[in-house]
Amino acid sequence: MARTQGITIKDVARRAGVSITAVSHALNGKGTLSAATREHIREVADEMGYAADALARGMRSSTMGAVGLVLRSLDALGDYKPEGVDVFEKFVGAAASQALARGLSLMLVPDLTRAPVPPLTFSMDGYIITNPHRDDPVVALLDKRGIPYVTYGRAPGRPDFPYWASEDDAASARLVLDHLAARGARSIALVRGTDANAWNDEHEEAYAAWCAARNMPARLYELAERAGVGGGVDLARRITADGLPDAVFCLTGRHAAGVQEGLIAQGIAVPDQVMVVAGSDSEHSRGARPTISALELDPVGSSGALLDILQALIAGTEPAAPRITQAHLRERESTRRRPG
Amino acid sequence: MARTQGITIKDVARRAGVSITAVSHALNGKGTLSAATREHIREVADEMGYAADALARGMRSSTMGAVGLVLRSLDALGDYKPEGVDVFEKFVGAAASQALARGLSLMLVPDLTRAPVPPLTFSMDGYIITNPHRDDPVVALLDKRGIPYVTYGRAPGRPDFPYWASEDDAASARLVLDHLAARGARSIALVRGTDANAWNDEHEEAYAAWCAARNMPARLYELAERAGVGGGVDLARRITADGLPDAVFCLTGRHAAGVQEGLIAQGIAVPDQVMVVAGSDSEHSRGARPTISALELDPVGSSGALLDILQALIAGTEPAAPRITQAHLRERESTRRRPG
DNA sequence: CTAGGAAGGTAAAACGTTTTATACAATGCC
DNA sequence: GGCATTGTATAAAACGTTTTACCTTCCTAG
Repeated sequence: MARTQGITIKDVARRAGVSITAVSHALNGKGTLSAATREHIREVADEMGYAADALARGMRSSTMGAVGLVLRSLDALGDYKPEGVDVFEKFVGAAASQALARGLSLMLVPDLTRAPVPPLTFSMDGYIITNPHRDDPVVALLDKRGIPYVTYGRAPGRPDFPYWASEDDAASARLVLDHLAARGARSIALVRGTDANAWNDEHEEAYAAWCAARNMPARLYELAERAGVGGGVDLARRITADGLPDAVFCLTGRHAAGVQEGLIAQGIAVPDQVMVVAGSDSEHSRGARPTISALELDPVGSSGALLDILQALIAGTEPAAPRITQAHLRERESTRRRPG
Repeated sequence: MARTQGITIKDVARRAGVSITAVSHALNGKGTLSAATREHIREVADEMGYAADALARGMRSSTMGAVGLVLRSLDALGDYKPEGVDVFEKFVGAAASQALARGLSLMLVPDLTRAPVPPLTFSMDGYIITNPHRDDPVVALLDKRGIPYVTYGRAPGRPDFPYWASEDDAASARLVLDHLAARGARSIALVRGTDANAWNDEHEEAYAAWCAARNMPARLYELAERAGVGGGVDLARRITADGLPDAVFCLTGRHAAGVQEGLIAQGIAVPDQVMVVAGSDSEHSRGARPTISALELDPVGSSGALLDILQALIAGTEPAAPRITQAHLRERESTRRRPG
């Protein structure tokens, strides 16, 4: 298809009776044109409905006005299936609207390092990478190409890299733990995922510190992200075998739903005997019975912050980074203990 | 930022000791080069990790390898907030993975006609528009620009436009109605949205025909999409005031959740007195108690079909279109009648 | 009256490709 | 031996911008 039946800068120049340089300068506020000429050109351009071609503009080593989004955690899940991982679904929506508000396009790019790379991949102005792994090849690739990027969640193993934004994971963990402690929990188990990302690591660290400060034994379990609800059900058996804790804090919603289901199947009452909390809200925590208390992240705030940083990076100015947002605890039935 | 510290065709040409034309021809299988030269150039290019710049390639009136996705129904909701509208969340994910499988990038473009249009907007090879309205300005704009597009759901008021794919809405409606009739429903109310899109219109039409064929009175209600759960709760009062039907079929999940909530608040038993079905599955239908039976669409199949059609259109060949996929009914508690 | 700016404008190069037209051998034919 | 044909390769134009460097005028200060 002829991409180019559109109005070009040449058409505008001819119609306005000036050079194409004049048109470019008038429209971009550069050069030294008289106010009158400038105004005249603007009028003609408007009238003709002229809009500079992004490709041609991009070629001239300017920017594209588009950023890519890589959902790293989903890549880890194998198939690119966002279903049920609703943090990311929400994040995509939030990022798209935040990008639009800044006049940017958002391109979804599943895995930069996998075989058939979509053509525009390396022409993006920059990238947002959610939850990068330790030694993430996508990050390495962008570094090598010199393409600016920001990460949602700290890049593990790179304490020097400041261009990230995230909810305050340590604060989130304390929020949950304090909530449980206030409801009488003396022994709290943590179920983390196996991905080596900041999300898992920072929650674990904060949990360990919190337990240590209270002289409470730390009970840590690891469960692969892809094990899903079923993995949680199985894990519940191991947890009870180790001795019933007062509460279980699962970092992912599917694990929480599974663990709770497993506990209940063993005849254990939630929340009366054991309380359950999910570290990220999802349909699993909302749909379970009893409904599961969960941390609600701030995708709008976080994606907005990421785009701010990325825009500064692209513009070559030094951004204020990192930026921290706050998660909120949504209390549901799984931690609503009967009085007495 | 210099977009272009990458390897250019010139570098490859110099290294291989040939002209840039030769490189271009070798890599694109054009021209009349000897097999040996061709092979040699390919090797050098591979070794250097050369990949043609999509922008420069796009300029030469070739294609971009990228398509845009406009979620029309979300635009209609006012804010661009996909939360809770999980058909679209799933559709975005499915479309992204299907696009990748075809070597295409997917760009999210909120509303083409609203003020600050992202730069790349008009450089896309084509567009997918979900649920276009009657006289949709986005469609008009693409027509005017001569940009190919396909629609998820028929474009209302344009029976001649074949480039769409969708679940078979009429069949879906019959699936639900037959299901309800088999469980003893003699009177079924339909709650549709107010958007003038094919989704609403075709379900209504199939409903009317189905009722007429069975000599059953049609009871039609309209409720604005944006009224959400609350609107459903209110509507429940009107429905009962008109005389209790045996079942209510709501085209959106939020309406279904609201209507059910409103019925139960009036002391009406679901499913024993009234059954409830949602036309599209969402967290609202899954999370409600009782859980609500719902149609589960086929985002993977539909987005794949749409991309097939769009690719043909872009390539200039005549696609097989329209293409119809099938929804499935997921039975839940809201239609599980106690025996007897 | 002239040197030196400033003010207002433009021609042309550059960006990295693809494509069209052309050049140069070597071969085959009469 | 001249002439068309074939096989291989390249130069240059084109795509639509932005940017750099330059060119006129016109004014002002000395």
